[in-house]
Amino acid sequence: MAELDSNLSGRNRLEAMHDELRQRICLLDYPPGMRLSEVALAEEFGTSRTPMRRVLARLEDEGLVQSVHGVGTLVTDANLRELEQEYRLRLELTELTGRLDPVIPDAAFMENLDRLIARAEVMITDGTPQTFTQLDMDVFQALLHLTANEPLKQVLERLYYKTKRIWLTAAIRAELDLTEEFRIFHHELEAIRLALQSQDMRAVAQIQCAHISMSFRRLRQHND
Amino acid sequence: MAELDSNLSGRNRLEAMHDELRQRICLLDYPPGMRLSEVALAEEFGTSRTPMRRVLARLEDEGLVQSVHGVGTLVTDANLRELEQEYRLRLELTELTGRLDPVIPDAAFMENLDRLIARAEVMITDGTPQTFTQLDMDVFQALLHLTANEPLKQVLERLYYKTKRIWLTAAIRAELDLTEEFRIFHHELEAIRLALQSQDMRAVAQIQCAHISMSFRRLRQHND
DNA sequence: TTTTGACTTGTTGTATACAACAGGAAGAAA
DNA sequence: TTTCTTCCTGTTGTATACAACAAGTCAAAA
Repeated sequence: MAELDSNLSGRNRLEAMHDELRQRICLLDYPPGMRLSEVALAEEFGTSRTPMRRVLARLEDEGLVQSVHGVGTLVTDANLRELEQEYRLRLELTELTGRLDPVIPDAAFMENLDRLIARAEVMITDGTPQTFTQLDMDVFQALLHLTANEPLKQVLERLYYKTKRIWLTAAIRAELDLTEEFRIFHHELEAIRLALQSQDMRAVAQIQCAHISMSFRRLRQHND
Repeated sequence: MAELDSNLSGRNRLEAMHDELRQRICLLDYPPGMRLSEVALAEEFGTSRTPMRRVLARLEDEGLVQSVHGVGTLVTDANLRELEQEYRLRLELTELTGRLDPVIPDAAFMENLDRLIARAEVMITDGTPQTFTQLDMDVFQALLHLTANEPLKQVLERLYYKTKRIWLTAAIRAELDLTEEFRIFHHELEAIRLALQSQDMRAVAQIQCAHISMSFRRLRQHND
């Protein structure tokens, strides 16, 4: 459970609650259409409805849930058209990370990346949708450090979490070959490491773009 | 006063309160550093603190205010570095409006644009910072309809309101020649009309980009 | 005069009671 | 059986009392 947050105070506590709920939604712990209860969540996190509503309100602004009076707080579902718009925007913004305030990674970053790549390699044989999503989120958070443009990072983060879970549900429904997806993901990380070693941040961004684009294309092929 | 909203129900009421407060902040009715009171605002809008806090929370997520426990809700101020990052991102996103889901304007749009241009012409002689900002906001809202990419519109809107008021305060402090700014703005609108008539949406976006870039450059020149 | 401390006031953060609302269940009437 | 009405339950939205906190004020002590 998420009772560890009790030592956090004020804003950080709400932030932790927000991140936890967002993660549950993206891991499909709370699948699209599921009805959440403010009271139940408040009790679980050891607080009252008021702060929980503050968190849910933010998730609603981010488009992950939708509160309906008298009914409940529903995890949103997305149509393919909306997803496509978000994907295309994400593509362009990802390309921007290579041009707007790029950050040359330090040694600690590269070590962390190596650990992530190792996890990806293991995943090819022992991966599940959940562990894959968890790794994908960790990789995303790591690569986000490659730009110093704060507003860009915020927007990219919003878009990422908004699109990722929908991709996953659609990928499962369309019966995509997940092992193949894991292999491609691992290959992408290797390519990114190579580009990082030559400190070509533009190339790093373009590799990500290519994979985002191809990933969405594969998804759409299987959904038609 | 904003008591007209009483016929609106539910979400639309909160939306109206949000837009009203955002406008006051951008018109410098509430200048950076000003302390707002939840109770006073709630009374003015004829509601209680709870819905007002919902609105202020969203404004805080958008970076326009910041609530501090025991002190108050402060209208945020911005440093030039933060402003520059936001400006550069806005520039790229504006360029995107010409490529991502561009919308060919209809007759009603062009008539509206003509009215806006007429207002801009009047402004050259009788403009004030307030009326200029109001017109600038109206123009922005109108031009936002030229793309159909919803997430792009949302992000652009956030960035616009975050940067506009800071530009205005800095422009006033740096004693920019506002009459000259009005003239340039009018010229920009004429150029946009021309591009729209040939339905070259890419050009429309690039004209906006050029003026955003030059506007920020003029500002920085005077601040050094 | 300066400093320290308690106090007062005003603010945001939290908890909770109540209002408003939606939807299903149960029963009666057709 | 079908349909309509009524009630019940659970939910989100609102109002409000109280807790937590910050900062200024004022007086007393050094």
